[in-house]
Amino acid sequence: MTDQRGPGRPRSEAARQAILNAAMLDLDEHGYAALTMQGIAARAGVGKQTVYRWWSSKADVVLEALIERAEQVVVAPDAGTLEGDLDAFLTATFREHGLRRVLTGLMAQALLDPEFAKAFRDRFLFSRRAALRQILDRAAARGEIPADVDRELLIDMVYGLLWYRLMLDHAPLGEPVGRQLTGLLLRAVSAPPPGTGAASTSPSGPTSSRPTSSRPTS
Amino acid sequence: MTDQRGPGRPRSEAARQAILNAAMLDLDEHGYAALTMQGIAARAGVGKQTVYRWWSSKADVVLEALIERAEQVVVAPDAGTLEGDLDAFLTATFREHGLRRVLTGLMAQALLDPEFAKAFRDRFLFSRRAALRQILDRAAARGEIPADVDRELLIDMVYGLLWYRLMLDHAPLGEPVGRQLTGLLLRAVSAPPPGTGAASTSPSGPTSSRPTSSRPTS
Amino acid sequence: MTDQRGPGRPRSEAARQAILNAAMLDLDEHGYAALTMQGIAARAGVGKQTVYRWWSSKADVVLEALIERAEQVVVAPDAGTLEGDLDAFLTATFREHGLRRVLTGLMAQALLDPEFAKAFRDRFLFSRRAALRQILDRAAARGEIPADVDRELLIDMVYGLLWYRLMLDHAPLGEPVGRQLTGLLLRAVSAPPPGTGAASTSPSGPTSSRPTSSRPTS
Amino acid sequence: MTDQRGPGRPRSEAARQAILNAAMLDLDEHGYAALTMQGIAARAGVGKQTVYRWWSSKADVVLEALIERAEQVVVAPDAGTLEGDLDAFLTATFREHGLRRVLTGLMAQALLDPEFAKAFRDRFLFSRRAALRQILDRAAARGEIPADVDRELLIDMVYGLLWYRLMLDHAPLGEPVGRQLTGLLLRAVSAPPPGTGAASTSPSGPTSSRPTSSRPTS
DNA sequence: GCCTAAACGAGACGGTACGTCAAGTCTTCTG
DNA sequence: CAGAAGACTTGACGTACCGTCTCGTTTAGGC
Repeated sequence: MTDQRGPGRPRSEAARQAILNAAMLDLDEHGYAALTMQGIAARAGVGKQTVYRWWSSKADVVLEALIERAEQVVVAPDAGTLEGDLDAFLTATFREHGLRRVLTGLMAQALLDPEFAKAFRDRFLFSRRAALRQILDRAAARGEIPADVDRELLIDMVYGLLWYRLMLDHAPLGEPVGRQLTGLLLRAVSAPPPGTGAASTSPSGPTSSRPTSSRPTS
Repeated sequence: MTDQRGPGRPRSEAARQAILNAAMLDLDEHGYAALTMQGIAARAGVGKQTVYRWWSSKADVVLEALIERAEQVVVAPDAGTLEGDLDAFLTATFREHGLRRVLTGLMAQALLDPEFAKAFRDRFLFSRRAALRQILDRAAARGEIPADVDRELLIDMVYGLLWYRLMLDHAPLGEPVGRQLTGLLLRAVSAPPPGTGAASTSPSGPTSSRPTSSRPTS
Repeated sequence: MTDQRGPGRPRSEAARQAILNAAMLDLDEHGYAALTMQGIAARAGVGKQTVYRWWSSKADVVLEALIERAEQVVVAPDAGTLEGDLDAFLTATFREHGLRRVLTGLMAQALLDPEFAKAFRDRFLFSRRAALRQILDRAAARGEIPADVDRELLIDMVYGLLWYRLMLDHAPLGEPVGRQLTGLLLRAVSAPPPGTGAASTSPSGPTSSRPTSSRPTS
Repeated sequence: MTDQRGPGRPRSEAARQAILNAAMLDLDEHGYAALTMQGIAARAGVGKQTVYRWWSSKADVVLEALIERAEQVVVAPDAGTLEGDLDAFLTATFREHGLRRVLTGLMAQALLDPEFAKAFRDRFLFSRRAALRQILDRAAARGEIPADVDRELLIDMVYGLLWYRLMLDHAPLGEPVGRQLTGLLLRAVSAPPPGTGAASTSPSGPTSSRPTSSRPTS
């Protein structure tokens, strides 16, 4: 529980910070694709081996830098109502944060390297989902969300939208979007099924024609 | 305007097909990250220059192969009701298609290379959105969707969910998900605002406490 | 001139032996080229600094190990006749000794590093020459070798042969070779000049055609 | 049997020469130990890969450069007498040639790398021995050398002396040494056994005391 | 019985060169 | 003249040791 320093030269915190910093600066200036381990080491004024000793790829360096810099607690606000919580959380989440380059770079890496994908999910993505899940769980406990609503699906829709716009950069992100989304979600989970009954949210869905001939992909 | 064959040896369609094919095979066997221009050329039994003459990166090759192979028309079903159309489209869209490797590889490339990102959006992604937009527009014309609903947001939520699960691979994709989504969206667009009025979907949002202290990111 | 032990922890003889030993073992197992200071330290169970504190290169370590292990006195036998002395000395010298790897490794180092070359000559090579020189000097004093014979040349021929075969490993080394060499040398130093007179050993040499056009190298 | 040029870009002779040249220059200026593949490539204005494509180590480069530059035919002079041939050959061989750095560097490499040692022996060293062997064989055919003299031993003594002095650099090399050596060898092969009989050159050697206690090494 | 001082183990540090890989360009020959 | 073959320059990759440096620990005198 203590420092637990054994023998040997202790790790240099200065070097560590220099590396994380150099990585972030290079990334901001030239983008993730142009980032290299050599470049990071050079800019940090550090031996290449010192980078490789602690991280095995540029993605690892950037992930650690991101986590350390974005290390504000992800709190789940508790306003007592689903509407209040959702609005607070989503407007905060969708606020522009200038981390697009970092995030999309890491996602690209995750898509290319399954090993890193796991680390990215576990150390970053999933920890963000927890707060939203907590909000929805509380609302469900209060009866604000029907029990048959798939809350994981809701979470994925929120983060799906966020990431989709982050990646494509074709439409705005920001507080207004968060607020819009709040409204949409509230109606989706609270309203009675539109037409006849509750059938359409059941796994069987509408029995109407399912045209297998149309095959839109992605 | 068609053939337009000038002087010189015509382009070899055989080589073109061999290249696209070799790319897809290598991609299936070893993944997008391991794909190389050298490898494609070698496997296609073609000089490297022949690949570079027509495509400028492995992403371009794969994108063309994808478009050519997935070149079924993305039809917008027209069942006459929003529910029918949505269900048909979404179940078809979310059907598993085994193209995850191709799609995530291309997305990774798009995230790393803005130039390619543009091509990817224009030649692939946006053409898929058109069908869904058509469905929603028709429903709006019929009055099934209130005019103040941001239909682009709906589209992004659908494709956001799809891509998010494609990329993270942490939750299922498939027809049932498409059906669930149909239900959720129908309620979201058709229901009256949950509580008092329509206020919450307005850009102003709830006036209640907006806790600036909580700063969830992404 | 004494122990001269000041304050401070005394040098660990155990560590010294462990290092020399580890060096010899690694050298036997993997050869001189694969020997590294880190490897020696690791195998000896010793900090790298402890090796560097006392030796400045792997060659120094090995040289010291060699000297310490081959520290039998190099006696110049005194049988009273050149033939007896030479035979005794050369058969002993050419006896196979399994130190080829050590010796050739050190020689390689000496060829690459002039600094080490000096140490190698002074601390090892030249001390071996002394015994042979003593034998030849005694024989010269007894008149068994003409005064005009360059005894340094003889010594170099003996050790040259030894090292040449050590290094090239293309022809045998061993007692029989030593004995052959004895015979050859005896005849070379005792016989009257072959043809006309003693001229050919003089610095002027044969006056016959010296074809400067033929230029064999090494 | 000649050009045998298939398709593909032909090897650049300019690059080849630039590399060999750069290697020799660097070697002359900073010595073999300081020579590196990167340095050669840089100095030759050539990619590292171009060096590695054709040679697998700096030793290979230098060996080829040496062979190409020292590619004068090693002629065995034929003066009709052993004395004439030997004198011509040895004075030529021992003439100073300023290749000491190259030769000792290559020898060092050969001592460290058995693979290279083979190439060095076969492509360089042994081709030099052939001329001397021819001289000795002719003399033997003429009866100038007794049949029981081990001519390989004589060759090794000559080259042993040469290399020993090349490596240790403690005594002169040059024409006078070649001439001295001629005299010495002539007497060694032509003279009758010094003392009583021919016994001492037989493989059994003198039966007198063989002092196993004295163990000079190398 | 502390105090000073050096050697010890451990191991992180800034570097250099390694040998490999793929990129994208060029040069030649073949069909 | 398109296409194959393949040599070219370039530059990042990840590895191995280098020799130096800081640690905390150990082992001796010296006061």
